[in-house]
Amino acid sequence: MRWSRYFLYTEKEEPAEVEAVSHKYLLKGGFIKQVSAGVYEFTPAGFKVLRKVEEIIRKEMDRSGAQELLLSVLNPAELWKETGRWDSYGSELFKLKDRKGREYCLGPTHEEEITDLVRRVIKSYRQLPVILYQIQVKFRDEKRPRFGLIRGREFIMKDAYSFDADEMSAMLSYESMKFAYDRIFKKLRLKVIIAEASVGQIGGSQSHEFIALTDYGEAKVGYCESCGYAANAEIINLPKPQIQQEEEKPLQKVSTPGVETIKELSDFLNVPASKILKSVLYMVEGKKPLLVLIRGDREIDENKLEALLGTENFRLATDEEVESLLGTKKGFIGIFNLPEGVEVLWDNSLFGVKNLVVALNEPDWHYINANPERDFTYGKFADLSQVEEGDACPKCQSPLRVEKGLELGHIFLLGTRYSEPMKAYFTDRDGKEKPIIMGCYGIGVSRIISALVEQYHDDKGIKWPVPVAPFELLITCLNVSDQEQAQVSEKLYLEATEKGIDTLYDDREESAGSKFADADLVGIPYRIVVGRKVKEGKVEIQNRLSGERWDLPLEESIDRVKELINKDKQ
RNA sequence: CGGGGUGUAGCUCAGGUGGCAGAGCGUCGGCUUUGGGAGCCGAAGGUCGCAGGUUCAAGUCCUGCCACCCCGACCA
Repeated sequence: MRWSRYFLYTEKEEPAEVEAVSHKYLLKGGFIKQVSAGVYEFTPAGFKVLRKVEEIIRKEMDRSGAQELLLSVLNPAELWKETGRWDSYGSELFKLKDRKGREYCLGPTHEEEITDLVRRVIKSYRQLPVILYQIQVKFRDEKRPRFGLIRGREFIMKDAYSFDADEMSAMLSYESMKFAYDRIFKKLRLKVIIAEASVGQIGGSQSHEFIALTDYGEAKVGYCESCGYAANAEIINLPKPQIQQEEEKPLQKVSTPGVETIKELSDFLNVPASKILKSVLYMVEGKKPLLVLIRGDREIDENKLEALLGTENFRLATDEEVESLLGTKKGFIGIFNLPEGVEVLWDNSLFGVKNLVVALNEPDWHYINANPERDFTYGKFADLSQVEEGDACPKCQSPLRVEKGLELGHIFLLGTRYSEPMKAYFTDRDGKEKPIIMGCYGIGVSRIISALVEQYHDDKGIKWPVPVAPFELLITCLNVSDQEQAQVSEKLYLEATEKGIDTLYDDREESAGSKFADADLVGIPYRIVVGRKVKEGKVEIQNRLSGERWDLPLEESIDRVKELINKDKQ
């Protein structure tokens, strides 16, 4: 492809209002164009990357025995009402009506559609197991789309569904998908952690997430470098610590005027935050107000709280509610003088802490050196703390690493969550009707492109790995008005194309500096620079990923590049 | 959904106290240049987010709306 005719236009200025590196370079490099919040178009170069990613996924899915199909995007409401998700999926569903008033949604995921298709076809255990998948656009009216392709309202997803006759067979399907996913991410050259995940409201017995470690991640993953354990931080259990061995000092009431935050209190009293009792009041829908107590240096994990309460309908109490319920201000909530009708939960982190600083529900005063048994009694304990770097691994007790990442894949063993309400039954060997056991397996295809840029870039631009690069080779002719350079470039371009190298030929009438800048930004892995040295019969080869450059006789250059590309593809 | 911010040329932005719509980059024409976003000359390019209001006069002041970005809670 000649760049002078190619529909790829880079930006010289940094895109405004853009935070994530991947978002910035994809826009600046001309790979995507924004249409509205969370909606993007792919230019030819962006689309080539998308295609290459899809092909890698497709190959591995096919290899695992899954069969590709294509479901509809416009989905009738009736199916979604069968599973109850027409309402429970909430305002994230894009809903619409046809001219006759019949209701539809734009598919955000396809459990309903696939289950409907399968129940109309599968009647016997002889037809099972089967795994079906598609690569297709999905629509979710996200509350907060952001970071370009990382979270869009319209995005490309690979979704697969397994159908089995029994639990054991379903487990095998699940494992085969997990294995395929592992291969897919390796082929994509992405560093990914396979983490145990919450099954959440979807239910089922098993779930894993495939998380790429990136600066702009939205998932928090804890992993252990010594035993290999990894899990989404929200499901990592933190047990009660040992009782602290420390001399109990006398309880004392001290004046702390206007000291409201843990940080201020810690500075004011010269006491570490870990010796302060933090109290947070929640209002839970349909239940008593809930006071959560946690060590001052830790944060509450509201996902854990949600799991414990069994509802997501809770929120922090407002200043007015704290005032009317406890008669105090935020910052002075404590365990003393608590009124009736307030539920109390102790986080495990507080167990056995001696000489605590505790507020007493009276503005501007705290107790210091409060001790369990002597000054107060414990209530019900639970694990509600966010996992932090250095917490003990639940498997081997080594210190955990905690990092942010991007959830690129998520697999679930669903069980009969959809087959049961939708009556997707088959007749088993014993002649009885049973619901099909299902699993579902998603990969955020367009999100993968962002993850790749997050993991492969420098301060000049993108460094695409060969298997997903928009082109494998860029031939840069530094001065197209120089006859010799132009002729050599043309010749090399033809040779490269003949030898099957996916080549972009920069034949634009631009200055050398501007061509180099574009080349670094667009990030094609190999570059042949045709410049002054053609007079000596030489061209320069550059490797974008490693930064290496070296001169070669021009007759050898294409074969050499071909070798390097083939090596990178393995 | 709560909190914060921004909307002016294709892009990045400037336009105190109301008074002729601006710059740099990009684009087009011409000349010169060609190993790290070149130089000179000339030109085109605007619903100042939208609607209403105040005023002799609104990019600027007031009201309402819309869009987009960022921080938090949820999802691939």
